[in-house]
Amino acid sequence: MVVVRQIDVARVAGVSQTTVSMVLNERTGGSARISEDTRERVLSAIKKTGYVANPIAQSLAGHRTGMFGVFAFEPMFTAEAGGFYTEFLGGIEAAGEAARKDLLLFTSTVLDEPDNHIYRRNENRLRLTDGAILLGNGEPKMELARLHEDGFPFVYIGRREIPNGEISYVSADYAAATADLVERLVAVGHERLCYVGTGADASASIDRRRAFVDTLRDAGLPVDRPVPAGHGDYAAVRQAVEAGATALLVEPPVGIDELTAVIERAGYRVPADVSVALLGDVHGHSVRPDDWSGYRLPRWEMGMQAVKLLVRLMEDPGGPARRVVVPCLPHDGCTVAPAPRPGRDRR
Amino acid sequence: MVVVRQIDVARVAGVSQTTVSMVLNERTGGSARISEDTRERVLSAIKKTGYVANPIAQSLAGHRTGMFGVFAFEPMFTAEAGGFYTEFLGGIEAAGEAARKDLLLFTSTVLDEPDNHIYRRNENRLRLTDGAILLGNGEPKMELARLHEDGFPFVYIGRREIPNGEISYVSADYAAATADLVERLVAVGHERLCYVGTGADASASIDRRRAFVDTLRDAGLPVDRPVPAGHGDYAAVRQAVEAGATALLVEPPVGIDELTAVIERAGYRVPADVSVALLGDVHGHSVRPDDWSGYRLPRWEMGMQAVKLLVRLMEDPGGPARRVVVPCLPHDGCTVAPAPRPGRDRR
DNA sequence: GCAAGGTGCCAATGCGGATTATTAGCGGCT
DNA sequence: AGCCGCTAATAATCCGCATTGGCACCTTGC
Repeated sequence: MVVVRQIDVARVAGVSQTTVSMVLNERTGGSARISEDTRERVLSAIKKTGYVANPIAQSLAGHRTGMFGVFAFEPMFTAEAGGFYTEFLGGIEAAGEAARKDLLLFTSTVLDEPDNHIYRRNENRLRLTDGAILLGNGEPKMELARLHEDGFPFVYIGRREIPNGEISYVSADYAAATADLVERLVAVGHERLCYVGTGADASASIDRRRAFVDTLRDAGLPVDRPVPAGHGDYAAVRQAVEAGATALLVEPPVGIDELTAVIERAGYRVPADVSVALLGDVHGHSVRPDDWSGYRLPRWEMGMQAVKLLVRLMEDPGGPARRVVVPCLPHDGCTVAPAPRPGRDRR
Repeated sequence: MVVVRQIDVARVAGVSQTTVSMVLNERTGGSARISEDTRERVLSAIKKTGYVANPIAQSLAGHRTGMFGVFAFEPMFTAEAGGFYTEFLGGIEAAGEAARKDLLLFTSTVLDEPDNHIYRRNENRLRLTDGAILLGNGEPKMELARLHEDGFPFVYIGRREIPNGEISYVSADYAAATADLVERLVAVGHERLCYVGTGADASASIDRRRAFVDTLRDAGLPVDRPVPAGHGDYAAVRQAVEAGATALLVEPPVGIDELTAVIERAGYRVPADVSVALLGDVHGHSVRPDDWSGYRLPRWEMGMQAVKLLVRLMEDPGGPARRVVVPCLPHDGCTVAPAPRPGRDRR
């Protein structure tokens, strides 16, 4: 691996290393004056020697690397993830390109230190970059808190909170999307809607449930309690349907396909008897991609916005946390239909 | 952004920066001796100050970055690419993780310098990494040649040749897969096979055509000339079918869906009258993913092997170019069937 | 009592480039 | 002649860390 340094160029051109650096950086202010004659000698020496800069040395001296980190707390390209992350990456890639930044993708699985993804063995792997986009589930809160304390600029894709501080994130507007979905179902005649969830207390779940309850209440309709489901157990869902629910709003990661199968096995048709809508994307499950109705995450847009946010964050270091909320995308598949006429036998 | 350096740790522990570095690196050989007492003082100072290493400085001093570059000569995460690259990345990610390397993903589109992807403005962007995996179409031969001259370790995913030298690559065994496919078609009764291609002189195309011709000849069957197709023009294909061809072997990037549509519009049924097989993957086209028969690229495996190759390359700098050939994956969809019985009206 | 051989630590140096402070040279002006 | 002002280029530093060579301070052994 042949390396040509500035000092080598300088020797060829008969000048000092400083002069070479100055020609390359075209500094105009200060006392950086290079005569046209010298500049040309240096440039020709660069061409002759085939000099290329060492980005590592530049970074050390210049305090910037020109890279964004992308850190997922789970592997991104596995078959299970099934392209879930690539849309985020598409937005990140596009915005990163506009910002002229390369993407440093960190591998996430940790072989020997299960709770240290970013910090391990006295290293902060992200420090190699000017700032980072974080995504994925299972993030250790401690690491986020430490990153924030260190003053490292980062943006999470997805809403995240930490104990002592505020972090920047891009989130999807689950509340608005859920409210909208409920309204659309009500508009086509549904009166008994049922919320099927995992009972998780993640902020996204809370938003969705609240929007569900509020919207139903505003419409003057009865609000049933959320029904738990998952892990192959859909008994409660079946009961709800038998009790008269005509529309199910299903929260990921509950699989809509399994749920549909259970309902149909119980003798109901989807969507003729029961409409099923999905509140967001699932990944890691085998879901027929476009068949279901509901709404999906604007993943590309979220990636895009995250980078834009990061750029703004870096322009104003020490500034406050910033948040961007992106609308979800309504999606019409074939699992939602108008409510069955009342009185008609649903079996 | 608060930074703690080794010198700060040293001051707290009452030792020199050298000692801190030595404690961290646990060098045993030479004159690197640290007493247990001192080591503990340093370690506690590290903990107290919250020191984390600066990877850039480590790289500059240590000559390694611990990163692999991944350079695609076209955007990887666009809707058009449609997940084509993610399988490669999956293999790369998995193997990179095993090698404890992070992935530096370079953005490829060049705004102002169309022919300089890797080298631009006196920089070699890849130099930030210890080695790189290259993939994608449209690579400028000059850059590959220069990279090779510079002695930078890299592996191409896909067979590539340069004028003055040999580069390392991982390629798919198109020849064997094509021969196998022809044999399978012959085994189910096909006697008039037709090769549909773009007429490109890429090495992969040459391999496929040769395997097609050789295998047919070995089977004692007539070898028709390859039929050109593409850009919406399938007249020649239609003629071939009307002249009696019962099986079409289609070379990407010709779209199998369009082709099938044209044949069916001409009154033939696929696969009852005409079998259609695809010789590899298409991307950037709207092809129903799993319906077609033929063979596909072992993309995950190729990514995996590329990283392994790169690791070996780096262990033996100055060694010869290395190549790995990976078998393709036969794929059974619904576009291939036994040959129609002769004499039967195919219309 | 003193050379030989360990031990434990540190000053100095280098990695390659950016930035600063400084010097050298030159002409004009008093 | 002496001073000023300006330009062109260089020497000296620094970025944070790893590594080399060497210096004190012990032990041993005779």
